[in-house]
Order: sequence, then structure tokens, then C-alpha cells
Amino acid sequence: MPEPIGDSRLIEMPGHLIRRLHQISFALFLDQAKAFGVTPVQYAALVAINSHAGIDQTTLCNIIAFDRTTIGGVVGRLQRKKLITRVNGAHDRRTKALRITTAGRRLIRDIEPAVQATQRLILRPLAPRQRSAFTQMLKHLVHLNNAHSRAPWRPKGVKVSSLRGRVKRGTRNP
Amino acid sequence: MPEPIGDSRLIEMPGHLIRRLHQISFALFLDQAKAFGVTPVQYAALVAINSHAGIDQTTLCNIIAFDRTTIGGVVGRLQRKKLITRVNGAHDRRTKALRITTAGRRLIRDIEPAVQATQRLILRPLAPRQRSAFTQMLKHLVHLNNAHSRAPWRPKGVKVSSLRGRVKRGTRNP
DNA sequence: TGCAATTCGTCAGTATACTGACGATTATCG
DNA sequence: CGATAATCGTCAGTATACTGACGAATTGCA
Repeated sequence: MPEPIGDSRLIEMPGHLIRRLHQISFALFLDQAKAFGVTPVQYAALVAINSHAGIDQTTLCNIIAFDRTTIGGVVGRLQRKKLITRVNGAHDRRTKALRITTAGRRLIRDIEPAVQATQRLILRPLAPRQRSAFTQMLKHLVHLNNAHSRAPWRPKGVKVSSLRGRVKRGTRNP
Repeated sequence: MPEPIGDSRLIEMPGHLIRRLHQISFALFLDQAKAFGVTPVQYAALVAINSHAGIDQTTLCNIIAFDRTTIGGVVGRLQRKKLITRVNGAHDRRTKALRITTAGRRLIRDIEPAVQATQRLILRPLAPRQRSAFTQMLKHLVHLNNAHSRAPWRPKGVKVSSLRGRVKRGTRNP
């Protein structure tokens, strides 16, 4: 019979530490970028929209690994702040075409130092040589575990149907 | 004038990668533990309550670095599933005393293989020697950045008033 | 070409996380 | 002891994330 788990072992588990680091990273971004009134998620969406004029919401999700049902609220808030426009797609009338505005481009330019400072603050506790090693391992973990979230990164043109049945996920609490 | 940021640089930022790894880690837990109907957060709370019989909600938050306004819902759901009991505190009538039930203890025991499997799956893309290095760096980052979230870990007995003014945080979107 | 399969955006429902605030209660100190 | 400060749990409001499902539109195939 194994020893029942105690909280000292719990708080050293990768899953628990990742949850906490996510909270810290999010809070550091809000703090550094508080003058701009956007969240890390909104910033990521804005950058991707800037790089792909006229992109639709689902393709945007595939680029930055968002969930399809979450993105609606995110781009809605960006639209409310007049950082992007959202119009019905010309070719495919199911889609919405997203475009950055002048104010959005200005925000991306002006917020850049705060974004860079946030990344530095996240990694600051590590020795300089460990920082890039850690980031490389993060990339590796995210890339190789890609399929294990509802919002996997997908290269352009990959259809959902071709991925079906590859990954099974559990359900939420009933 | 610096080059405006593109999405290729964005998706290599530690903050973005940490968000994705958090989502992956959460999804892996739900998948591995789907037979038990608890989330990683509920599991962490249950383990801490098991280790500290009669603990109050705020102390629980300090141990597992939860937010005080979030824990109410978490323990409410644990109570609804009959995994813990929640009664008014005997000494301090402001508090609620949390205790694990027999069903809760059984769940902690039975879910253990799934929890261990989740941790292995998270780190599986790394070479064996890199796994402990990554976990050590996670611990370092979380420990040293502790004060930068609303829910910092606090050793027993440290009062909020003694921390006041140490960290300033930004506000949410208006 | 016409119909079935697929995809897009969205909805209701649930869970986590945080801001700012509040009443109730307890601790502290003059 | 009594006034003030601090703490506990909670509330309303907002944001992110996911499940399962849906109508509208498009695609693919017989």
C-alpha cells in the first residue's frame, strides 16, 4: 500500500507548477501592459490578425491555438475597443473577416517594450544560460503534446476531419 | 524603427508557450482521470484538505496558491460530490472548517496512478535527464516569482498586512 | 447536379481566475 | 474596555477555456 499523497509532494508536481507559472505569467503581463488595457490573449489575437489581414476566426484559432468557442468573445472585445474590424466574409459567407485598425497597429507598436519586459520578468529567476534552455524545452513540450488540447496548433489547410479520432479527451464534471 | 512583431515571434514567447502548456497539462489530467470526475484544481484542494483536517478556506488558499474568491466554488463542488464536509469554524466563526470524507480519501487513493501518469505524459517529450531539470526550473520560477500573482503561496502564519504594498498589479479591462 | 458530409460561428452550461467591495467577526492597541 | 484595524467568506462583474450542440453555408462525392 503506497503512502497517501501529501501536499508537499503535490506542490512539486509539474502540472501544479505549470498552473502557477501560468497565473504568474498572466499577472506579469497585465501589470507591465496595464496602460494598454489588453490581456495576453487579446494581444496574441491582435498580432496574428495584423500578420494575416482578412483572416477568419477558425484559421486564427489554428495559428495561436485558441479554442473556437472562446475566440468569439476575444475578437468581440477587440472590436469593442476599435482595435480590429469584423465583417462578413466575401467568398465564404459562414466566416467573419478580421482586420486590424490603425489604433490596433499603434497599440502593437507601443506595447512592444512592455511585452518584452514581461518575457524577461518571467524568466528572470533563472540563470541567463538556463533561460533559453527553458524556452526550448517549453517549445518542445508544447509542440510534441500539441494534439492533447482542444485547441491544437494546425498548419494551414489541415482539416479537422483528418484529425478525428486521434485524441480522446475526458469530459468535464457532470 | 523596429520591425513590427509577427506571429512567428509571438508563438515562441515564454508567456504564450506557458499558456499552451497549461492548457495541455489540464487536458491531460482530465483525460487520464476522467473516471473520477474531478479537475486538477479540485484534486489539489482535496489533497491539501486531506493533509490538514479542519483547515479553513483562506489557509487552504495559501497552501496551494489559489485565489480566495475562487476557492468557494471549488470546495462547494467537492462538497456537492460528498468528497469533503464544510462546517462553521468552532473557534473563529468567520471560517469554515473543511474535512475530507471516506469517499474523498478513497478517491485520492484510487486516482493516484492517473495523477502519476499525467505527470509522465506532460514531460514525456523531453529526454529523461531533461525532465527533472525542467521541473527544477519550474519550481525555481514559481518560487522566485511567487509574489507576482494574486494567490501567492504563504508560509503558515504570515499575515496579509505584512505583505501589503510589495506588489502592484494592473487592473482588468474596463 | 443533388445530397450527404463537413465546416463556420455561435449558444447554453460549467469551471477557473481575478478586481473591487461588503458584512460579519476577530485581533490589536491605546 | 472600547475603538479601530485586520481577516474571513462571499458577492457582482469580467475574462479565458472547454463540452456538446445547433443553424447556416460550403464542399465533396455519387
